[in-house]
Amino acid sequence: MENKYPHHEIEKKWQQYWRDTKLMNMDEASQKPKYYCLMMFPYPSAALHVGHGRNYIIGDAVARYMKMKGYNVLAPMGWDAFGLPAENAAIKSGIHPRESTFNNITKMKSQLEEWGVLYDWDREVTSCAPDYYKWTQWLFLKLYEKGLAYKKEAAVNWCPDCRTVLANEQVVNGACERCSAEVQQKKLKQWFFKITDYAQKLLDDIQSLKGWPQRVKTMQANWIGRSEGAYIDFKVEGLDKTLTCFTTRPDTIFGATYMVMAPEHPFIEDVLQVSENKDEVIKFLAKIKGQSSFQRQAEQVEKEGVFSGLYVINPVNQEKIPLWIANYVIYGYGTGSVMAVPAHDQRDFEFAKKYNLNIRLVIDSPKDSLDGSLMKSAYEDVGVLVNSGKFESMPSDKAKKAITSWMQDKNMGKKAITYKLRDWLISRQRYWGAPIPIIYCDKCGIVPVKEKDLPVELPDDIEFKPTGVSPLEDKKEFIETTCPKCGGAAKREADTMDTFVDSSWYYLRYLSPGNEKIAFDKKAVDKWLPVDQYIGGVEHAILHLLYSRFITKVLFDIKAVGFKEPFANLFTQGMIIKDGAKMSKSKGNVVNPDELIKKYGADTVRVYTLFIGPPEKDAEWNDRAVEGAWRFLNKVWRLMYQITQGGSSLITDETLITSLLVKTNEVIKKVTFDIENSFHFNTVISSIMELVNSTKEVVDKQAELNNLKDEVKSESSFDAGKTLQTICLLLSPLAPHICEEMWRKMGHEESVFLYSWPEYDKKALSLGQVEIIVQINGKVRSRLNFNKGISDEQMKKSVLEDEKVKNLIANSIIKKVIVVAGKLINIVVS
RNA sequence: GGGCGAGUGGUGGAAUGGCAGACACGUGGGACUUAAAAUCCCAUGGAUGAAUAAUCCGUGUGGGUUCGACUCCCACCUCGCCCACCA
Repeated sequence: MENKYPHHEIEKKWQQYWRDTKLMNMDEASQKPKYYCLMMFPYPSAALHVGHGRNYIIGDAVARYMKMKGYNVLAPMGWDAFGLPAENAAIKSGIHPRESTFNNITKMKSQLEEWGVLYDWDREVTSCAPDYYKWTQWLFLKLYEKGLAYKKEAAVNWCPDCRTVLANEQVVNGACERCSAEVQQKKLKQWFFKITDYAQKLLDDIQSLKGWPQRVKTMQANWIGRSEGAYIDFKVEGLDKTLTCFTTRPDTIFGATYMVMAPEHPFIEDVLQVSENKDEVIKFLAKIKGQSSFQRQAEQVEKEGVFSGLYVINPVNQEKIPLWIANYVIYGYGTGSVMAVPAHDQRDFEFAKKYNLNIRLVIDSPKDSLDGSLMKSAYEDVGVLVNSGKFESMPSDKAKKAITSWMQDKNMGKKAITYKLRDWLISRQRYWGAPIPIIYCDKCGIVPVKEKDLPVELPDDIEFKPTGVSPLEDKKEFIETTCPKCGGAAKREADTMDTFVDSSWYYLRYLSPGNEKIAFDKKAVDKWLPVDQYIGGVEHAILHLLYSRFITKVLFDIKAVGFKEPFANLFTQGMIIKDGAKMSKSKGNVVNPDELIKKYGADTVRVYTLFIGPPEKDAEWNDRAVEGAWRFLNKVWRLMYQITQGGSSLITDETLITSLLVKTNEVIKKVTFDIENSFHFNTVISSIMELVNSTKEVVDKQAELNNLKDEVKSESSFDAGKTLQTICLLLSPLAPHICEEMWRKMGHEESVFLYSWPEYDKKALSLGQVEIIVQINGKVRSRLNFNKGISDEQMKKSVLEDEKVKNLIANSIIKKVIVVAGKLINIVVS
């Protein structure tokens, strides 16, 4: 008997076998029900650490489990291969992004293999390959045709020293992460996708996502940020101009004592022409410009503003109120100008206090009556209207509607719905991305590349040193082209697409990998989607998932797909923490799986990773605890030898047979439930551990009995080898290599993954005895054993007749007896 | 400031409103061994106690609902994550 299982030999052998037999490849011809198990495809940055591993190990366990449950499983994998890090590395080291990316892919692929994580590699997609980004460009053209792609000016983070555009994550405390120069805002004409057209649909359909975690749905809803209110028009005094503001509190309109607009508001041009206070305004604007939008949004910035010198007229009471410009108003939400009601909005209140602006109470608290001059903070709750003309003493929630429709009638304003969701800026002034398929012609203007001319290929030979423009801009051979319309000289768009565009549709491409005619086959995607189980990190809860939902809805509207939502079920696994921080290379706390696999084998790493805690929660990695998983697998391995070769597999003792049968079936039931219900592999493993422990106990005890008596006479017998097979099947999705090996050693010709998942036997569960807890007034006082299936009445009777229980009750009066079937009896006495 | 989570032994964690601490890690003790590793066995929330007797306390804090609360309700405290001056 071998003491330690030889993981080195076993793992390589079975990985090779699974690869050769294409175990996890989807079968197009199969009649079995489909199961699309999708893991978020990774960015090929560098070597994977055990934190990444959690995602793939969970996914692999699910895929293998579903296969054994009789599904035709599709488990593909690919690479989100465009992006900034590879380009930054190129700037630093001179290695071409293509080279470093494909090196990383090779490395990561072999790591996945070593983990025993199986995919249908025949369907691999790589987003930086021309045969993939051709169709990302095709998607752009489709959005362009539908009027969902448009160009407008937008600010970017600009580092004046590096002369380059920075992503938000490259800006640290308002400074460039590389050279620490202060980041500026620079305006560029950029491409957007009109996701705001789908804001309401994206919000409405959240409720159809039954298999998504509630918190992700809430995050999406908050991100879309619908609010109902009204647009209200204020005439500017002395000018033939109107300023419109958005408010969610039209009930407070009579309390508007000033108006305030964002420093970026275009009306400021007018202000500068006519204002008597224009010097102050200019001074203020200069000061605000010094604060980047990054600074303005970080932390609590002191509210600052300036009087514009102009007044506007409150339409409901013709009151003349001052117009201010302040840093706390965001241009880009609502209309960029706000009616300020200091009595009922905390921000307005603080601002009014600072600049001595009027505070007028218009909503009185129903509890105690308020006084505007004495208030210490704004009253933002509901209440009853005061100082509000004909709406006096109306409840504020009712007044919201009443005032809005009254204003609508009088042409002062109208009902309005706004969203926080902004259009999706997809232009990147970068090289390593899919080129935007657009051509600029002096005669014809903006002309999309013809579909037949796709892909617009990225040139290989590129200078990476930052020059202030997209590296493609300097590449004459790329930029200079001819107009698809008139054939004249024209220029290509030099920007590339946000990598979120690449990842917004990759799950469709898996159904038609390598197809040169179409992006994806409608029949195939309609059969296989929505994805049955999507697994990934919660960090993608908003952007990636929202963009994918948006693109799916657009594709549905152009009849390219027949479903409205891409992912039916979503599982977001928790992060792996080490030394109190998320595992990451920059923090230097990564645990390298290669060494662990070398020492203990992939199955040990898998079992420990799954055992560490509930998969949706963050978990602290503990190197020492890995040993526990290793010991467990060796225990199973030794148990196999004990049963198959020790000659002690036949259980003849009646009690032992019953206890083993009951335990086995209980564990099958629990393991199946925990996987189906919640992917709680941590309790799955602990249950299997219990089964292994009790099987060993039973086998040992039987051996003892056999030693006592020379001849064992028994009516019935049970082969412990059957339980061992069950253990092997239950454990195989989690620790596939060792189970495959044991399965074959037990005499099976075919892979364990071609066998069916065990079903539990209801009859077996009702065998034997059950311990009943006896409580008196809710406190545990005794335990008694009964045969399973005893009636509540009978059990109650026996308990009350029990000597110990009688003594405990003594002279007290029994008021009530509560019986919980198969569990407990509570005797309430006084 | 808003939203979402989470608080249980020395540690990770377990518990459809029904035995709190399963299963592991760690620690202590023992067996085997010349010794070690490996393996196996025992103990392991706290207090009183000679005790494997018995009793009491114990799931962040304070209330409540209930025969019975880690679990449900209310208020609060602490920590984590995401968003953040959204009118």
